[in-house]
Amino acid sequence: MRVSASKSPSSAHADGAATKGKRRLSSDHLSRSSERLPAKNSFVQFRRLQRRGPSSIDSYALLRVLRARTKASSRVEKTQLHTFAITLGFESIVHLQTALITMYSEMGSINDAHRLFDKTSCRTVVCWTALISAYVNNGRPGKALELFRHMRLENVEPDRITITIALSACADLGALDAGEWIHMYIYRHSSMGLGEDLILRNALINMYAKCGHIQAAHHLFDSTKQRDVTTWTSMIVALALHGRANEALLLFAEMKESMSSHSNGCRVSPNHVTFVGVLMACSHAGLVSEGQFHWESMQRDYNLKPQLAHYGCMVDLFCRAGLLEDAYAFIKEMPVQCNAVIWRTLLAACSLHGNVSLGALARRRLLELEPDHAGDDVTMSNVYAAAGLWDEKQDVRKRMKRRRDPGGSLIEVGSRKHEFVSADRRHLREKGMQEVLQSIVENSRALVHVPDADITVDGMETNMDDS
DNA sequence: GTAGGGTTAG
Repeated sequence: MRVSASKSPSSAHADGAATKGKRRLSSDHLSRSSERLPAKNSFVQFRRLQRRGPSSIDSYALLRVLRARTKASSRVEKTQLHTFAITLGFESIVHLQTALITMYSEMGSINDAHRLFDKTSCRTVVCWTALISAYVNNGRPGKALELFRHMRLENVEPDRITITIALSACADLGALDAGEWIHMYIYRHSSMGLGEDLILRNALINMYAKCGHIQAAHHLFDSTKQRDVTTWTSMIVALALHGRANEALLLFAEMKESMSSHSNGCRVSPNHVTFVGVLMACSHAGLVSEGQFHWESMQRDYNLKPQLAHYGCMVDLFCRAGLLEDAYAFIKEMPVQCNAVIWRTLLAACSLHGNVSLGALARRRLLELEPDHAGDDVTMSNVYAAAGLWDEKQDVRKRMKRRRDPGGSLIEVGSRKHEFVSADRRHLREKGMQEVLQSIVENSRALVHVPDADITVDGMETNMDDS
């Protein structure tokens, strides 16, 4: 979630005081003030110190600017801070190194973060944790877990923060085995303090929930006496994601109940993320009016301004219920720019319900936003197929062939990665996998009505592992 | 005397 900076009167005041005051700007002044000042001011002050010469800045002051700047500044300014740390001879200070790793991570420059780590003089658990966290936050949880193992091989013991991040990586990967191993690790190291550390506890609940072990998640959730908004939200989102919409909504009701009863002395209020879970539950269960109720309620009762994710949930709510015109009307009313994910939701629904005119409209918007997304051609061809427009479908398929952009997917089984590319039959266990796929499709057909008779498993072939 | 790394999201 991004929080935009706001101009507050206090910042103007603080800046004014610094300008008018005759006293010398010391690094001490900067250290104290930068904590409560918006990032921009601390950087302005930092520039003044810079002009006074390097001697007026110590590593504490630089670190504070660095931390303030990580939240809001340009790439150039951030990189300048690194250069400045080198110029001042602070390069080997481990606290600065760690903060710089985090800074590069937040810029999305994971390679720079790793390079810096490789150069660090002192590989403390904090330094390792910063790097592991960098990989998780940049969407590479597998690499994060690999580094977690590497760290232990170097005899650096993880602490509760490392463990929290490793659990988050397991959750992203759906790596239940690794997650359970970490749970045992916490159990064996009672000093880890699962009882007192709610963030760690939440990470554990979330790991079990995301890995599909809802029972274990629920058990931990039940035994958590002091729950915060993340505890509740993790559980609600997990239930919604696993198709247990009614349980998710019951839990949300229970959350609101516990808010009003003051029973445990700590009042928690749902936040943006909680409502993503609630709206997701409604759309998955086809509960349109209940979804609309919560949509209104989040704004009216909780003063939460809907974000793009919430708009996406609402469009999905109408789409899954087959209310395509309502979905389109909702999109047109949106005060924020609709993104490709939302148009894609509508396009997929058009394919399911054979609505060619809306489908073509969504496809046009997608071509403007993400012209290279090959999957949209597949969906569009399915829109035509669902409406029985076979010539149009063929045209789209031919266009796709010309682009020669085969789809691929990747799965990790044990420690081996298997990559599947369309029309590639080189995998050693090709035959067995085809049989399993075929039986899944047949079982699905027996259970539900499949509106698009064109869906087959050909093109699901495979190959190769890179391990 | 002070400093670095943490959970939830179509």
